[in-house]
Amino acid sequence: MSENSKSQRSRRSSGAVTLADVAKLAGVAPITASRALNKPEQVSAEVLARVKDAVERIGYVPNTMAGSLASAKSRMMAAIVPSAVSSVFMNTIESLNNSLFDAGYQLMLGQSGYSTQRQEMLIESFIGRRADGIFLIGLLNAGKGRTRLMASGIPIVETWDLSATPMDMLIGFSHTEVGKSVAQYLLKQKRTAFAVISANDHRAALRQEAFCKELAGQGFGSVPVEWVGEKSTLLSGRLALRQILARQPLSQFSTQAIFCSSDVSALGVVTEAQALGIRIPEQLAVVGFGDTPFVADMMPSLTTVRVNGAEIGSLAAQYLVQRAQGQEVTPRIVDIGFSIIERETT
Amino acid sequence: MSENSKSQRSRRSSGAVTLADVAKLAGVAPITASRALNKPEQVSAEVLARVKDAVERIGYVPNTMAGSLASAKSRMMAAIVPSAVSSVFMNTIESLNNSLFDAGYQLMLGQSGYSTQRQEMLIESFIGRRADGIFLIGLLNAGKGRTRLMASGIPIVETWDLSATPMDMLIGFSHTEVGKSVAQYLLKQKRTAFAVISANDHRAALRQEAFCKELAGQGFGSVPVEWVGEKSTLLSGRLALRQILARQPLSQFSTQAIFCSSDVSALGVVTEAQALGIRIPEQLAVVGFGDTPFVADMMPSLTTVRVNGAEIGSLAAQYLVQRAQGQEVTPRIVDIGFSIIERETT
DNA sequence: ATGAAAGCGCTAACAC
DNA sequence: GTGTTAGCGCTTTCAT
Repeated sequence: MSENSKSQRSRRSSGAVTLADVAKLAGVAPITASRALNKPEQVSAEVLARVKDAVERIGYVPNTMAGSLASAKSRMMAAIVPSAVSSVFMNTIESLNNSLFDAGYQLMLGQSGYSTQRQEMLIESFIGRRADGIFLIGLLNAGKGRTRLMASGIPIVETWDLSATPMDMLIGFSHTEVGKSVAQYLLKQKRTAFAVISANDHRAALRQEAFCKELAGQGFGSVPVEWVGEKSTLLSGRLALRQILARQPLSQFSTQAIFCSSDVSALGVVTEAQALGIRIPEQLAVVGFGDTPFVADMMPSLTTVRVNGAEIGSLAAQYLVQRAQGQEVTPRIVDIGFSIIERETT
Repeated sequence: MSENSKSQRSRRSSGAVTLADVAKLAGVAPITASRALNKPEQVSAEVLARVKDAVERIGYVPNTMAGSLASAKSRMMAAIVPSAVSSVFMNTIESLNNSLFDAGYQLMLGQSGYSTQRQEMLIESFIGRRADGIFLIGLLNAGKGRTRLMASGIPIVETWDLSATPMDMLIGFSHTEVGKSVAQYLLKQKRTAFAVISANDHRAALRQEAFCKELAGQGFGSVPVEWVGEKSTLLSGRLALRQILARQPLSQFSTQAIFCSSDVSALGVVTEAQALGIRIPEQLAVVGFGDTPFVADMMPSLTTVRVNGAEIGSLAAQYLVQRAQGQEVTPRIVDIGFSIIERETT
């Protein structure tokens, strides 16, 4: 009873319960057990019941990696974000992940930390892990990573930006249009002196450029721009406002307007303005970016640019899953737009 | 030249470049190529160079899944978070992920959405994918998921809470101590009327209970508690303050103090108080939880409870990696503590 | 509807 | 230091 033989010592074996064990217990061939679990409609009701029973009895958990290797489908998707804490994107990641989960996919999350080298390592890793699809925040610049990815044949979706020549699929919006629209909006408000506080990232720079260009076209040249490094914070917004005021004394500020590259730096501007006794929006108009949930309920509530990040995520998931299953998607480039939410700071 | 034979049609083959191709090109056996890539010190310099050259020339990317299957090591870790957008935890996830990346591991991220069913599905999926370690926000209640996990033998680290009987490893702190300490802190300030605004989650409830219990012990019974649902927002903080004021008119508020379960609801309280002309901290003291980066720079700056979430993440990564590599870790239970950051709202 | 055989691409184990 | 052999646990292909 005790020496439950197996004279021929097998070389390895993780010791875990395998599909073969289930099959033996159910009295069927391994492949039949496999079908019972994955394509139950191809199997008789009786066999199905026996297999399910066996699974329960011995606590079988399929080894997905073995299945993936055999079927060349990992049922895993990968996402590369600049950083996990910048919450503008986390809405997108949350809805991406939820949609993928519902479709039976797992998400691997990679943080590039705004480093090209890390990004390339992540890409290499994701190709090696045979991700069924790759999601990117932003566009991927020409370079080794881009070449590798395109050669891999893995479905890719770039997001949160627009381009006429994406690698594969694209779901985003035009930061240039954002900058332009905000400029037009502030001009319509009869503001006549402007400034920009911008984080030092590509998409923020696009908004800033378009903003300044539009203003220049309307006769307002040389708009001061304060750069606040890679991540904007409330404090950097406060300091930036001081810098701007140092260059342009308060007396000139009667119709000043500031476009910030993020809600949090906009909050900094509002905070500093309150500390300095500058009235908002009478003396100073402030526009943020992101529509972070709480800015609607602050005092004063913040005028900002809203982007439907959750929709980017769920649509990206849908696109990736479709493509992973061999279907085409149309259109390959989706502009989901944005809107300016007018509140008390303007 | 053209019909590059292979008369025996192989049944499958993903068409991708494999290690065998590299080996052939380098003129060595596959296992030697494998060693050159994974254990370069076991291989002669010359072979190493030839293999690396071959890899470059044909653009080989190792199929990690095949390697994982053969070695029974996936080099993937899994994390389950309640939600991706609740940024208290994202610091932890960010540092967890960065540390894992540096150690050569990929992170799979799962969102339970506060649902037990989803959590169990995620656990099942992670076991099936043979994660080398599992990271959890919070403790896992007794149930199917817990049983499964413990039976799997996978290293597990529970975080952001404390327990004498974790499944495996634990890195957290005592929410009970937090509640108690905040109560003591406010008592030391000579506050004499208290309230709590709390999200409806397990850990927040622990803080609230301990807070109230400590106050009761000092002669302040029946502290009003406002519950604001699963996720607290700035707006819910504002509304909660109104509810509290409706029950306890302003006249009694001269030494009122409110403990909020999150920084964002604390901000709501501050905002609403300002709208109502209540002076902070003279008439009302407010304490938050989380030390969200920007609350230090607001006006007034927020007194709050700081937890070193990044340290939880990096220590968890270190523990999981060590255990995945067969080493033991000590201690298995780490209390990383917390601190009350005193600022202008108290 | 079920099964036998043959791998998926890699590495552990054991030579030499 | 390098090679041979035999799997890891599953699914595809082809046959019945």
